[in-house]
Amino acid sequence: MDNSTTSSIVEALTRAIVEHRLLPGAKLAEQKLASHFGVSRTLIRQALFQLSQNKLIRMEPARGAFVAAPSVTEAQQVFTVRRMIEAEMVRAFLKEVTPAKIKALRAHIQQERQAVSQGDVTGRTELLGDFHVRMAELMGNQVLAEILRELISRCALITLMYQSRHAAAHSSDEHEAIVAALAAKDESLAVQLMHDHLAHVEASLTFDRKMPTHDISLALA
Amino acid sequence: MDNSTTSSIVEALTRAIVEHRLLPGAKLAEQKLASHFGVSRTLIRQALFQLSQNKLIRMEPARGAFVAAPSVTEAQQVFTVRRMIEAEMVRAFLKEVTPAKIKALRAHIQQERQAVSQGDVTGRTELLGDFHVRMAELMGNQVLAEILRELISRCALITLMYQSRHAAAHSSDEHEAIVAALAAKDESLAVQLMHDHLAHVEASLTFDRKMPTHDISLALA
DNA sequence: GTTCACGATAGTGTATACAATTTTGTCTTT
DNA sequence: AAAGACAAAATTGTATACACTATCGTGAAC
Repeated sequence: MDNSTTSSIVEALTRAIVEHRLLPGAKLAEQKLASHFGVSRTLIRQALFQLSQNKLIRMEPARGAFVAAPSVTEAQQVFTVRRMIEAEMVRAFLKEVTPAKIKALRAHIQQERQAVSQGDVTGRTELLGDFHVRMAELMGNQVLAEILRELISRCALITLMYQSRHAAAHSSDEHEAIVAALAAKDESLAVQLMHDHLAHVEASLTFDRKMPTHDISLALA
Repeated sequence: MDNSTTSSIVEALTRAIVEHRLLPGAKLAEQKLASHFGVSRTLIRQALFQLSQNKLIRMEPARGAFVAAPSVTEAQQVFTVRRMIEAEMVRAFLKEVTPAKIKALRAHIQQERQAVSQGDVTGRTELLGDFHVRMAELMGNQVLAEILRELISRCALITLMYQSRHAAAHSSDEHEAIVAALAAKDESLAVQLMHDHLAHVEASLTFDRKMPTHDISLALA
C-alpha cells in the first residue's frame, strides 16, 4: 500500500497549519484541496484522517475538517505530560551520556541561535522543538522520539502564535544551560532546568490574548 | 465526516489482533475484509490506515497490510517510555490524591482479580493495562491517558502471548501494593513499586520463546 | 418585520470502476 | 529436472460516480 503521495499532502498541510497560513478553525474542503494538489478526494481524505489523528485538525461528521484550535486545558495537559516525560528523559540521558552526544546537542543549539537571530520564525519554532526530539533520538529510543514529536507538533500552533521573539531566545539559552548541566553530569540540576524550561515555555504562552480564528463558534465564545 | 462505521471496523480488528485470532504477520486482504464486514474496500482501507498508525498493523506499498510483529527492541523501548511516564505519573498522582481516587483504583483491582481467577485471558490483559490508564484518567489528564492507552495496546500482542497466568496474578498484586503506597502517601515507595512493576512485566516476557506467526520471513529468521 | 418551511446548492460518505503493480502458474529452453 | 520468461489472475492504488446530509437562500404565513 503506497502512501508517498498521501504523506506529501500531509506534510504540506502540516506545514501550512504550523506556519499559520491556515488559521485555527479554517475549513479544509476536500474538493478544493483535491484541485489544489491535483489529486482526487480519495487521497485528500486519507491525509485528513491522518492529520486528525495527529490532532492538527478536527473532523465533524458530515460537516468537514477544520484546523484544530487546541484548548487552553489541552495545551496545559500536553505541557504536563512533556514535563513528566522529559524530566525522566534527562535522567536516562545522563546514564549513558557521551561527549559525542553533548557535541550533537550543542551543534543543534547553534542552529537554533541562527534561526532566532535571523528572525526565521518557522525554522526557529521547528528547531526549538527538535531539540527535545533530538535528545530522545540520541538515546536511541525511537518510540520516545515519536511520542515527543507528536506532543510538540500538537502545540506548535499555540507556541507559534504566542511565543515572542524574546521568549524564543530565552528557550535557546535554557537549552544551553541544560546541555551544560548534562556535560557536568549534574543530574538534579539538569532535571530541574528541564522542568523549569518547560514551565517557562508554558508560562510564556499568553492564553488570554485574542487569537485570530476562522472558527465562528470559537470567535464568539 | 462520519467515521462510526470505520471505527467499529477498527475496533473489531483490534480485538481480533489483541485476542490473537489474527496472528502476527497474517495478511489482511482488503476484499476479504470488505466482504466479511459487508462494506466496500473504501472503509476497510480507512480502518487499515488507522490501525497502521496505532502500530497494530504494518503496511507495505502495493503488497498489503499485515498484522504487526513488534520487535524485541521496540517492545523494550515501549517499556522504557512507560517507566519514564508512569514514575512521574505516580508522583503527580500523589500531589492530588483523594480517598475517592484510591477507592476507584481498589475497585479496579477487584475486577482484575476476578478476571484472573476466572481465567478470562482477554479481559485480564485488558484490565491489567487499564489500571494504568485509569490512574491517568483519575488525574484528569486526558492527553496522558491517551498516550498510555496507545503504548499499552501497542504491546498487548506480546503481553498476551508471553504473559503467563502466574505473571498476571503477580501484576495484580503489584497494583495493589502500589495503591497501598499511594494511600499511605509514600512517594518514593510508590515510585519504586511502579518502576519495579513495569520492570517485572517486561522481564516476564520471554522474548526468546518461539512465537507462531504467519510471516514467512519472520518464521525463518 | 419576523419566523418557519421548503427547495436549491454544496459538501461529505460510501461504493464502484479503472489503472498499475505484484503474485502465481505455465510453458519454453537448456 | 531446473531456471527463466511470459501471460493470467489477484491485489493494491487512485479516480470517479452516486447517495445522503447539511447549509443557504427564497418565499410564504403570521
